[in-house]
Amino acid sequence: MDFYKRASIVCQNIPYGTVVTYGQIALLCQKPKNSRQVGYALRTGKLGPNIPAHRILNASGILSGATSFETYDQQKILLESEGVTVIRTDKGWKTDLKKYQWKTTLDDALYFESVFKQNNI
DNA sequence: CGCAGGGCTCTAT
DNA sequence: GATAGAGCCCTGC
Repeated sequence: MDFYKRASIVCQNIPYGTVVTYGQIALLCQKPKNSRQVGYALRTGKLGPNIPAHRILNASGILSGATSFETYDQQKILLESEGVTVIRTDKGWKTDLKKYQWKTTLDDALYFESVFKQNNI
């Protein structure tokens, strides 16, 4: 199986106006322990182009990857353009996970699982 | 082959 | 919350 391809598919299915955590991505790829690898993959572009990386945050709702965007506030701007409120904290940009986190269900997990199986990844 | 480090998380205190 | 410690997994040197 190819973790990067899986992560890529999952990322491209993140609904408009929602955010997810690295851990969720890893979970949907059937690799709960790979949260850190997700961040790595995003930073190095291993997931390919057209990845809405701005919708991916750490477990605290903080835009930990903001520094990897063109400008420090690029990620914030993209999120706000989708209707996600981003606030400034001493830790960095932050969103309200309670409101905007993509709530994945078992059905979602099963759906991705079948897609992975179909594409043999 | 070892080692450090990276957009992380979870549990415990 | 804040802090600390321990996993986990890849890549690059």
